[in-house]
Amino acid sequence: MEGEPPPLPPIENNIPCFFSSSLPSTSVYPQQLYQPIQNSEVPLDIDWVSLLSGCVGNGDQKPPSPSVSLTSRTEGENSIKVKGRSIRSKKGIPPRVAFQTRSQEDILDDGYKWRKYGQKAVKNSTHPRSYYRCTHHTCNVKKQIQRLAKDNSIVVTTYEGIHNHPCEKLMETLSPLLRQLQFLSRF
DNA sequence: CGAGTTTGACCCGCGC
DNA sequence: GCGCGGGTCAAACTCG
Repeated sequence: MEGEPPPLPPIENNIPCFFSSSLPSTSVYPQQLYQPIQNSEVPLDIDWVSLLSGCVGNGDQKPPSPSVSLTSRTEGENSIKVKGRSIRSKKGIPPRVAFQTRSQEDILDDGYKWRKYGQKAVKNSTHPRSYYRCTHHTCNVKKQIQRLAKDNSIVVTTYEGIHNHPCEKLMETLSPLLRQLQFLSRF
């Protein structure tokens, strides 16, 4: 397996950061995240749709709250199914995005519905790692949630894969707004 | 009763 | 080849 995980950059509230030089070629990352951010605000024009769903027009995606740092990485591996089990493959590297979030809550509401399918104790960490799968029947996106051993207040959420469906919760929230916009655009 | 969670067992890749 | 660690499965359990 992996050896020592790559060192995570220091986290400051509301300052997105980025690590790893080996990005998966299939991933979409907001350009802003590559650039040093001077002020203490999360850029408002982060393309959360591309980042989390990879689908244009799937609805927007709000950043996990209350404060979030955004990191990305790839482990150069993918999971494929053989005899009902997942095994590693070097081909077809899926997008893998890791968020570091300073939060007391382990579960960040990203608008999608997740089902927990496993939990494992992780070496050198007092906190277990939780494994979640998107509950949408056609969607194969997974995420892992783990607290940093060095800083219990930081939750690392790793998304693997691309949602192939809209974010229901967000569409629910946005639809009244869209209706209002359509109404106003008539004048 | 269905959906979601818990948890021990199992499988696989990797390093030694 | 063996042991370790990570990831997943699936039965049992909980909750609304």
